[in-house]
Amino acid sequence: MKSQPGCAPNTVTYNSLMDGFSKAGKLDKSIELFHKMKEEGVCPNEITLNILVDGMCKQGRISSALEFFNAMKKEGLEGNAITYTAFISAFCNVNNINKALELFDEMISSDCAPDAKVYYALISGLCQARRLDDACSISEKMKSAGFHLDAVGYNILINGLCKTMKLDKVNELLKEMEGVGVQPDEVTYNTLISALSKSGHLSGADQVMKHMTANGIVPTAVTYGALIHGHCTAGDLNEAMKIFREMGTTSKVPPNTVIYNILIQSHCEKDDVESAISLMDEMQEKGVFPSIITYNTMFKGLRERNWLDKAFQLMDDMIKQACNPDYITMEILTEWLSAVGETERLRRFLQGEEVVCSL
DNA sequence: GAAAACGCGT
Repeated sequence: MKSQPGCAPNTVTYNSLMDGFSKAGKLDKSIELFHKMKEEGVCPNEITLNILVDGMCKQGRISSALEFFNAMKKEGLEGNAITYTAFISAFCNVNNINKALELFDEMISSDCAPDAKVYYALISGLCQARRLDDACSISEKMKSAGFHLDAVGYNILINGLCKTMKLDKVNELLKEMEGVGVQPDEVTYNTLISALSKSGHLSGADQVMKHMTANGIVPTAVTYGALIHGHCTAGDLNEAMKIFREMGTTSKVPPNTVIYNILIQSHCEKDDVESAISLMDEMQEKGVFPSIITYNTMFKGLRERNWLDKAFQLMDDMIKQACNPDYITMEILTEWLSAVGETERLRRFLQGEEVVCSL
């Protein structure tokens, strides 16, 4: 391109390349290109700024991003709602909600008009941090600014309110949705069913499921998972298994990994590790892949029984299936296997070697 | 012509 007359790369060229490199995880390359464009006299614009700020924020380099933002301000590049969205999401993700709120205020006071996306980023962060009063007040501000919440926005708030047991407010929002013509969707119903199930209101959960079907929304594995989990929590494993068997046959919704995990956990907690093992065999026969959570749940159950040979077998399965241990696996196995003098096998496991044959 | 956001089950 550079060798062609009249074809010199411009700001758009550089921006496209920089965004590509950032998204491919090569932020350094992207920053290098930024310096190169300046050397060549190609002017960075607001989009250049946002590409780099977003890239840095997503790599967890928030303070570098802030430094860069401030440096650009001095050169006359102000930043817009997109810039602030990147910062607000990043700070929410590291649980620094106050900094996110601070930036939101800074945006308003610097006469930068917020758009719907920046509101959503903040509302989601506040809900995640269980600051529901703040989340609701931001959503009110959003509405007074002329935006209306979509179903996803309502779902975020409803979920947060369910988790903090502000159920009056949940009803209020459901009525509001109806009033403004935003239809509850699958996630709305699943959220309600999950909340009711978890708090032991199983008949309420059933009712919501009837409403859901009546409104033409087909229950999915998530819906059944919420119900099954509720019955497990209530200690009624029989009913949970009944729903589990019916979902696959009557409703034709095949159980997935999460549902098997819920049931495996519940059986382990009832000290019925044998049934947990059969469930795990069953899932594999049906082509449902165990996840790291399946393995961790099994290891916890097996440890209670000090059932070492089965654990070694599962460790080998993990290696074969390329299912990587996480910090929870490490915690369980390190504690258990050191206590029984099997650290050599743990070492082999972490090296990705099979452990059963090394008896 | 190039940039951003939000939800349910283990």
